[in-house]
Amino acid sequence: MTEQQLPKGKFIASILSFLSQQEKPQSAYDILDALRDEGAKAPMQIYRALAKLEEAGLAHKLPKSNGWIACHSHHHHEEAQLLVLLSCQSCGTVAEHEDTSLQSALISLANKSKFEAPAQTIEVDGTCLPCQTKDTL
Amino acid sequence: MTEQQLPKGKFIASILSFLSQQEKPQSAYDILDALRDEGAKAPMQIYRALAKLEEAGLAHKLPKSNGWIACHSHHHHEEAQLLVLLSCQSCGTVAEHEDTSLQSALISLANKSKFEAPAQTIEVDGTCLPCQTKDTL
DNA sequence: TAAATAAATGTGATGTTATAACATATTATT
DNA sequence: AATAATATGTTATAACATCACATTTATTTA
Repeated sequence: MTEQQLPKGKFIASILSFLSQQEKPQSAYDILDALRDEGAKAPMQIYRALAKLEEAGLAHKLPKSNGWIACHSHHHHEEAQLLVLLSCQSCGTVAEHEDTSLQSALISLANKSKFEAPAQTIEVDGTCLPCQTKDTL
Repeated sequence: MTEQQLPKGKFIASILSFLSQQEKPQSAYDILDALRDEGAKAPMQIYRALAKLEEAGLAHKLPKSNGWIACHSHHHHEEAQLLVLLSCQSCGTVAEHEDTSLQSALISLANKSKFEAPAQTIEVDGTCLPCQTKDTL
């Protein structure tokens, strides 16, 4: 089993902790504001740390909506080629899924066109179950 | 058979024509620059037209890389729930795919979590075949 | 250890993408 | 023609992201 390692860097731990406490994705500028106390002053500081966190698989960027979440999976997607983020457009919550059949369908599609695709995160926008029932009230 | 209808609007036809002639996705500001001659002056004019084109299925926005392409499919994705854009990070070209098994895998994943997902476009970044061979030179 | 090198961080400026807000014009409806 | 609805023009600004360069901290190696 691979030990999950926290990348080193000034704001790494604070950002991860902050993201973990949020229910919804946060933008880099949201994070910047949250870390003013700890000395964060410029977006670059945040983007640099987020890049490391994403590289380590500890945070994910939502491709469509430019928000960031902490990774909640215990597996930290070590093997996965495809991470699916189901993002609720109503309440903002994001569910992480690693789906074998979806992954293999994508791999097979890529193979057909000889397209080389590294590990990806895809965002699927829609409405989560709780919000569906809210709509009918 | 549904007749494909061009939405009305000042820059609609010009944008579609411009995008059709490009090999790579173009940003809204690229399009704006290209349409200065025809009187385009502000980004909003372009974004409004692009929204209509996307709605009509005649253009697609790449979710990750915020570029736009003209739809090249003859079917215009009338039935598809899922459009996959294989986007080459080396040369910029984008291939459109409607893949049944990928689509049903996604639908089944969504169903499991009772997540309501409307038709989507997902972008898969990687390297196209020609660029793979170029790399080995 | 001290000098040299590399890596990380700080910071201002700037580039890029997208929308708000309101004015004006055009088209459709009564 | 008066009204309402839709489309368009335009300014300003919001939101997101990176460049470029200075400074500091850590690491290597002489």
